[in-house]
Amino acid sequence: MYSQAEENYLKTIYSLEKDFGNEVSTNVIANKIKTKASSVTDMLKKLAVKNLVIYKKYQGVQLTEKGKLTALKVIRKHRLWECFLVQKLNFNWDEVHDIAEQLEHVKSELLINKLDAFLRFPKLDPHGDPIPDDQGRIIKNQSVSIVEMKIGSAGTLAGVRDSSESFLKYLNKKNLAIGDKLKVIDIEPFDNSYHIETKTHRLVITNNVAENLLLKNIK
Amino acid sequence: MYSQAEENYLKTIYSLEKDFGNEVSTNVIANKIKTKASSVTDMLKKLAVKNLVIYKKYQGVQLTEKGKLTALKVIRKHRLWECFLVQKLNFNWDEVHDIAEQLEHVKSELLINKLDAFLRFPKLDPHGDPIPDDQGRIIKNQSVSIVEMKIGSAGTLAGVRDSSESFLKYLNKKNLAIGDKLKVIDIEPFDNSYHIETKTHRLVITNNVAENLLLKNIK
DNA sequence: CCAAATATTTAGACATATCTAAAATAATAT
DNA sequence: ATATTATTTTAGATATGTCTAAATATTTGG
Repeated sequence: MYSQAEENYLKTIYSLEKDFGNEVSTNVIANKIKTKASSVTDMLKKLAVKNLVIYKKYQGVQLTEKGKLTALKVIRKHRLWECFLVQKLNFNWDEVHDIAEQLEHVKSELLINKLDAFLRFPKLDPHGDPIPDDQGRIIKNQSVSIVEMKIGSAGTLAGVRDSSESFLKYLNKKNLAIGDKLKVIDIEPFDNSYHIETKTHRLVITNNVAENLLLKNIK
Repeated sequence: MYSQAEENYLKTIYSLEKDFGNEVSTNVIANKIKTKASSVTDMLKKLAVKNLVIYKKYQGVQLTEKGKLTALKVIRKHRLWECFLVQKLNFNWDEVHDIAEQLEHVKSELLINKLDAFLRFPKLDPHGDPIPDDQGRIIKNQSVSIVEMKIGSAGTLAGVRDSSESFLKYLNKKNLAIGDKLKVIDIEPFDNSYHIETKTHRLVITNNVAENLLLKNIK
């Protein structure tokens, strides 16, 4: 149906729309997928012809319903394969991204639905992100970044905003994993660093790290 | 490392070398992968530059050791994924080929070795073909076509030569599956058709079908 | 052995997806 | 409000892998 390049653009635009609101700009896309703005312009024109995006010169793009559904199907595949890699093949959650980037482009609705069943219809991937169902319906993640929390409040680590390998490796090193209970002990006003506590240890994280840790069941 | 197109050519040349002996011709390759001879010529030149084949104008090609190893690695991936699809996702053996054609190009040695372990290191794929190990070593299949058998001899269905979806569907319809014990009851000299018997039924198969059924443990 | 048939290669074209460099547009800052 | 800067688009080039049509080489049959 669609090429890998097209699928990657749709996926990228989808996630950027969530971060930046609608109307995603050429340069932001180029940055995200490490390509040149001119390449992005070319692709946006093609996607517009196929009715996957609405593109107006110099004004960025927006996914159409068709484009959004296509993006969600790719995201569904990516996240289900990540579950498979971690749960069945014993990969660490920081090793699976690149492989899932390839597997997500394998074409077969039947395959992905059978995989879904084999994994017992998981709701979240290993990074805590929700898995769209076969109609593209997705449960909104009502988790909250640590930077939105007050001193003294606590919650359960439910996901990360940055799922780069380097960030996940950092979390491993600091002994932080999905499901851990975290409490905000103090916020240092000088540099906005956070003192947090888990069941087993205390640690200081930079504001940058705090932004990228998503918690739910806040109390 | 290599593109999907390159991997497909190597895989095709490997299997044609087994059928036709060495020196595979341009047209035979073109036929097999449903492309034009001119496209094949182009690709053979590229593969030769990369030291994957020995190519001499008008004289066909031969895989180098490097080419053979690369082909075997692709075949290993294809067959392991087929096992996964049939054993874990409950696909029928006649449905898995096209999906495995895609999965075989996913790049990650670690992935395929972990998949191998997850499947408990299978030796044969669902069509009875041997799975190369991670060094490209492959167990020769000592099975024999029905047309090489005498009246009265019996054996166990161990594989097929033609693993096209249509042939496998035919076998399903006739209630024939890998592992079934078969006995040759009679051979009709007029059209070389075979009367064969299984534990549960008798049937007549054309010579063409007989050629494509491979048996082992012949008695 | 040589003409006809067959097989293979070359030349030139096209589609996809990318790039660089230059041109056009939009944003901004004085 | 306009000059400067930043962003985006266009034009033209490149690489991969395919194709058609024409040219060349090989094989086959009389």
